[in-house]
Amino acid sequence: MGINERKEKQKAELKHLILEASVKLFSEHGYDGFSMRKIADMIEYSPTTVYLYFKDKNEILFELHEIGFRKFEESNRDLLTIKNPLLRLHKMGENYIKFGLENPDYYDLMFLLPAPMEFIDQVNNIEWDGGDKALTALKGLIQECIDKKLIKPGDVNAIAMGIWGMVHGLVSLKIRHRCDKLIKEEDIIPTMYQSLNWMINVLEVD
Amino acid sequence: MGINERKEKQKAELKHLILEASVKLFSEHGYDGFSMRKIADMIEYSPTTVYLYFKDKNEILFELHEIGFRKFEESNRDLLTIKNPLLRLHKMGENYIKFGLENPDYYDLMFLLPAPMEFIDQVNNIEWDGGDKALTALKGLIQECIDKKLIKPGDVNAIAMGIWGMVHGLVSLKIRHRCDKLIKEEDIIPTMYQSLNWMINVLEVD
DNA sequence: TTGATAACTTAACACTGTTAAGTATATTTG
DNA sequence: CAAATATACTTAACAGTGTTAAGTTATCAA
Repeated sequence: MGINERKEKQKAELKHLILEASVKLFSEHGYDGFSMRKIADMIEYSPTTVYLYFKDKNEILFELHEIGFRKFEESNRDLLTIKNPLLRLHKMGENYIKFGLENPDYYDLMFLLPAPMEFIDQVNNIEWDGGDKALTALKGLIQECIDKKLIKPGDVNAIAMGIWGMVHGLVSLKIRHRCDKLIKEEDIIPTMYQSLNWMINVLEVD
Repeated sequence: MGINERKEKQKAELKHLILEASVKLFSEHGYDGFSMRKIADMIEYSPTTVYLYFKDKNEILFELHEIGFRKFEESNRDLLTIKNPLLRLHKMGENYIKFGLENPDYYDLMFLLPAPMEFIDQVNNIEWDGGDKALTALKGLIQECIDKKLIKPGDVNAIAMGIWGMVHGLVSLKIRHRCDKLIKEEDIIPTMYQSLNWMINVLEVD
């Protein structure tokens, strides 16, 4: 059915258009400047049309959060060149912090804002793919470090959550301006990397 | 001036009433269920009256965030009984996590939501007292641990941010539902404490 | 040509934070 | 004591938000 196919294509095109506008709007104005009506304005359709392609605002934010995870994975491609798993773990931490600092709005969506998780919660049989992949990679790497006796042994899950928790904590304290009044502006980012550095050092076997 | 005094008192009373209603509203319905109009409804005044006592919504949220910090300090009183600084550090971490899990809405305000920091930003000559006290206490404790050769030496600021980052990261990943799809529900909280445990162990001198 | 379907819009609901302008009461001043 | 002023509060409105029920228009099949 050539006609139906073309129709499907057209529907997909508008959906794509909405998403493109959403990315632009979100990238330029962040979560606060993001609204259904503004998306509609950008693509020159009425606000209600957007609801024919997406269930609600959370679904769009969920899609954007997935784009964020794709960006994040790309930013981690340089890890493949590092043979030593401990060095790779260190670099992974640095990449995580760097990604958060360079893409605070996407980071917000991926790890801080309720919206994407609310969407996952409302739709059945849907997993948190982005987070799952990232944590699985981290756990694998930690296991490798333990196997090669580069770090002190321990429960992989606890270690993984501890390391993730730390870098996430640092990035979100920075993003949410909880360091501004406590650390000299120019020292904030260096201190974050120093903290990571310290952590990698203490968990190393002597 | 007896009359002026009575007036001052009355003004202060209504301000107190607004704050009381705010605490109740926020405690029962969290940030999302919190609005200026609802506060006004509760105290049976018009919404605009609230603005005669507080600059804006952020100011009220700032006050609530300070109440949160007072609760937090109270929850840390049991630390005084612990002589060994390393054990005290461990307990401090546990208290932090426990506080976050038991008071997710106040935690939100204290460390996750932009509102209180936006208020601080707009008002000049105001510091982030709650955060400052907490971090100072943490740094002092770490210094004590280093002095007594209980943990490996290193930059106190980096270590403090690292530890704070970790517990904050864990709590906020939990609060913002980033663990739900990655860890079995009943394992989430135990894993958090295990992570802390692991961290304290690795930083100990052998 | 009629009837159905799909795509889209209008108008509205129920909210939000915030402000300009108005009112009524109490206090101070001439 | 009467007029002016200051205080405390309210009404009404602005400009926005997400979302939905109902209506319109155009396209396609019978």
